[in-house]
Amino acid sequence: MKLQQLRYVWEVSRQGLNISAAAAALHTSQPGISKQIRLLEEELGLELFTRTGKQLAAITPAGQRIVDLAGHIVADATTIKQLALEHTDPHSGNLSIATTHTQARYWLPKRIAGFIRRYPGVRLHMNQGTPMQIAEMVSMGLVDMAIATEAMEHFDNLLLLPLYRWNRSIVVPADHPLNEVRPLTLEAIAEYPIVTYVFGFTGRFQLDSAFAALGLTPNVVFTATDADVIKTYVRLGLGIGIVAHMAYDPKIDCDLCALEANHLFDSNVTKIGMKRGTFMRRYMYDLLEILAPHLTRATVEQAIAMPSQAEIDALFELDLPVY
Amino acid sequence: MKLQQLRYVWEVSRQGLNISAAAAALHTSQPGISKQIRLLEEELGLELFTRTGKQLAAITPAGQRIVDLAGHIVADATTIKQLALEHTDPHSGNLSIATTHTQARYWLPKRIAGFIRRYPGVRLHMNQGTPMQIAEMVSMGLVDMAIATEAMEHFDNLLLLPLYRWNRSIVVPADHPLNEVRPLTLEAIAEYPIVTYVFGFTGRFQLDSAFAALGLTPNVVFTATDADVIKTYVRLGLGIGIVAHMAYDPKIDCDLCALEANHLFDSNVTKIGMKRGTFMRRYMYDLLEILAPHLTRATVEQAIAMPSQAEIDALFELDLPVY
DNA sequence: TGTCGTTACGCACGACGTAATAATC
DNA sequence: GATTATTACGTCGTGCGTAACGACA
Repeated sequence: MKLQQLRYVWEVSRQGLNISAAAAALHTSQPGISKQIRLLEEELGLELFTRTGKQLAAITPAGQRIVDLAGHIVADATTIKQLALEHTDPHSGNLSIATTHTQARYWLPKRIAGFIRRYPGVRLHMNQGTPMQIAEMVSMGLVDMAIATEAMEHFDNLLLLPLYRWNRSIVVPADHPLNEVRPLTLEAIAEYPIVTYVFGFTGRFQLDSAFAALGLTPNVVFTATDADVIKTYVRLGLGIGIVAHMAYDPKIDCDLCALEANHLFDSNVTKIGMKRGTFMRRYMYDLLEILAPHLTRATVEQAIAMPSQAEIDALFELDLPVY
Repeated sequence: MKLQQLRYVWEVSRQGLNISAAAAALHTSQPGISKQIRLLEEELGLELFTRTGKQLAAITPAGQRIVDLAGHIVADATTIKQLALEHTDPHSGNLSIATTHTQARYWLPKRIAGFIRRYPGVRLHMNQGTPMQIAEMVSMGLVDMAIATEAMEHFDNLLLLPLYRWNRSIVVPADHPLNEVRPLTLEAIAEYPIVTYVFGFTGRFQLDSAFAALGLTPNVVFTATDADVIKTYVRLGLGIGIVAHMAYDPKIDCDLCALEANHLFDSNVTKIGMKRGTFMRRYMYDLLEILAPHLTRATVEQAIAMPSQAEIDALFELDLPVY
């Protein structure tokens, strides 16, 4: 039994039983993987995969358990490599972050800039996607970290650290009648056509809930996955926009007015998710602290030791910045 | 990084930083291990061991973490092998059991005989030692199972399953005056010189506690690690014996009388201990059920899922046979 | 016909054992 | 002097890539 054989088996399983794809992912040849898997099967005396003709069809029950163990071994082996890298050169390495448009466009830039300044030797890779996509990516270990407000809580192998709490703003053209309504109410808002996020993005769920609680049915005429598109259509006069507060920039969006709506909608908490059990480089701890001052190395390690997500949320509850 | 290199590092660490010993244990050559460890250190870019001249002196901090991870990997790899063996031939394999004299001599024989009859293909290896020794052995993975009444609860990586509850008997020559005392009291016992187990063996602690609770100081004139020696000295008239009840055999010990002492001393529970997280072969489950009918595969798997020892004890509390 | 897995073959690397050397107790 | 780690060296095994072949949709 060789470490590579286990890597091969693991990767083939990960690639949906496709040896060619596994070979490409591992930068080696198809026949090599094919051969090594057969050798492993021969050594163990059982078939890991059932084959229909020459195609891999399924994983055998015993094979599944072995593949899972191989996954553990591969994970531990990469942890060893990471640990060694950390020791030899704490200031260089790789870091991949998956995040949503809202984060990448409004909240992250200046913080990422700070990180790059501090760690010029770390090769940073940012990856944009839907909340569900990025949650899957970090859960499967394709990226190191994921930053989002939604979807990540559905993956129980993730460690979720709350970053900040945020509210919504109503965005309207400067001459819009809603500018005069004080105080702003949901009833007043429901009078107008609405442009906002699609479901599953940037707290859309809380938005619908708030209207539903009052028995109102908002007239949502256009939905988008990001605030830039929403603001564009607000400018066209299609309707009023409801966006995350931080998506309104007083300088760039000077032709629009942002009306605070903290009292109308529940606030949301954006979190950063990492796969539990993976080794954390020093620059990762430092990035966390750059992103949110309450995420010091000490508190993060405290959170890692906690078994339940509720405990972690409680730990940071009072320290969360609000935007 | 090779699986063997990790095995080497792990074994060298286990052998107290002695490469020669590790080479012997792994049936390979000294230079091979030496070279491979250097190669691994080179690949990782750090020293796993600090060397004074040519001697291995200590494990570096980073090295310790890597050695621990190597241990995990080696354990997972052996689990894979076990799993494959189980699949190809559930009826053959190895099984090593460490136990104390009391168990090996009185309680185990007929049960072990039953196991051998059921699984003639399993190479069984029995290992006798003090409770502390066998607890260490199973904790370090040198044996698969340990059976004892003492010491195992101090190792928190062990899964302990209660086997049975037992009481003590007072063993005296047939013509001894204690035979006439009804009911038997600790005060009456304390009148005579006592021969019993040394501390740390076969419930000696409970024995001392019972006397101490009444403010009595028993006159222990001889202590041994097993009942055979104790009975021998009782026959010589050195004193009265206090032994585990099952150590009295009416046929063989017909020249002695056993007086029940259930009401005088707390009972003890003998347990079987296995290292948590290791793969269990089918014949291991079957052995458990042969040893104690309440340890069915279902209840054992239930116990494995339990995080705390107290829960496990409670699970079997009512089903324990008493000897 | 295109995609995918297996077989065949050859090269080159590297793991391991033996023997010799050096260092430590 | 006994034990122990490292260096040197030769050999065998084997991992892997290229090329050709066979199956499946």
